[in-house]
Amino acid sequence: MTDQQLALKLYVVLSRAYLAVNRHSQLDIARHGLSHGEFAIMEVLFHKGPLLLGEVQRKILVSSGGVTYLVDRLEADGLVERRACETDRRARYAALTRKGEQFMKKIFPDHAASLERALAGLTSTEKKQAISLLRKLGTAAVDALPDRE
Amino acid sequence: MTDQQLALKLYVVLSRAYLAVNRHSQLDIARHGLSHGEFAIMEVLFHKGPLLLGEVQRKILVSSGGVTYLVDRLEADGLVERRACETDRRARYAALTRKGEQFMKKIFPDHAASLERALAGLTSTEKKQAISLLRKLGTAAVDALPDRE
DNA sequence: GGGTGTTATCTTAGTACTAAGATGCACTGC
DNA sequence: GCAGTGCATCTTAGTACTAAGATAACACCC
Repeated sequence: MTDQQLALKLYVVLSRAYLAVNRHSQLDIARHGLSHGEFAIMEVLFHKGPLLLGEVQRKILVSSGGVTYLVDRLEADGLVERRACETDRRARYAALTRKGEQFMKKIFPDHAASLERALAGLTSTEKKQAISLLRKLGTAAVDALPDRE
Repeated sequence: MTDQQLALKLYVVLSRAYLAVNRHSQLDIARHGLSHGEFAIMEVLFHKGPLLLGEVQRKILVSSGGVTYLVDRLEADGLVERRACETDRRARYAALTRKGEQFMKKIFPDHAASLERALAGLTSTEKKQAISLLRKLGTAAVDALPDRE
């Protein structure tokens, strides 16, 4: 089998695995009234603390307009707030509000459990192998991407 | 590290890898005027031959309304046609037209090369490992999914 | 310190879907 | 052969984005 055939096959199984797992995640998140993109922002802020909007964009791989849209919605829900950046007046931080923080503390354990079930097809050892392979793959693919806007 | 922590990490790297690779694919497909979903249908018909719409739905993990929408668009472009099913008058086949067949023959090699580049972060050996892990993961995740509509 | 290019975010218009339900057809047991 | 149940596809209305460009602020060279 040529490397190209392997690449095609890999893309197919990668897509299927992601779409299926993502759907589990989506169904779980929808119970709390958030879209997948909204939750991705909540999650990254929950784990990394306040982040510049551009940093958020790079983390969740969404368009710049998408970040604005998603943060607007989360701000309207009172879960996230924008804060000024001291050193660069163009830039803004996104940060969880108290409400957002407590919301995540409440729902995140359930969400993690739901993901664990979705990924239960692999043993812990296999998960470790998959993580290391996918990390390598993802990093290379992100680097090869043309810049956004 | 607990299995749950591994699951969360795996989900993150899976998402990033898929989103990045998928974006390569999307940029390539857009050059030919198709959306990602449209191309997914073309591809599955190109490789498997005529398929019932329901089979297409299961292959590409899209909603039933989505299949109708996508096949409508491809039919309008003259790339795909619907055919009656002899044994079940509710069911319809989707099949590539001559034009669709030739279109795929023309663009598929380029697309495959573009994917090979997007996935070049992994060696052939690593690709094989990743395929087998992701296949196992995907199958389990699809099976655990609630039925669509 | 003014011009030139770059970066960060936001706005606007459009697209690719999804969800829910409608419709029409097929099978089953009676 | 008819009622009831379940599929296979399509329709309608709505949503979550993306693409392209606008705006404002910064940075660097002269």
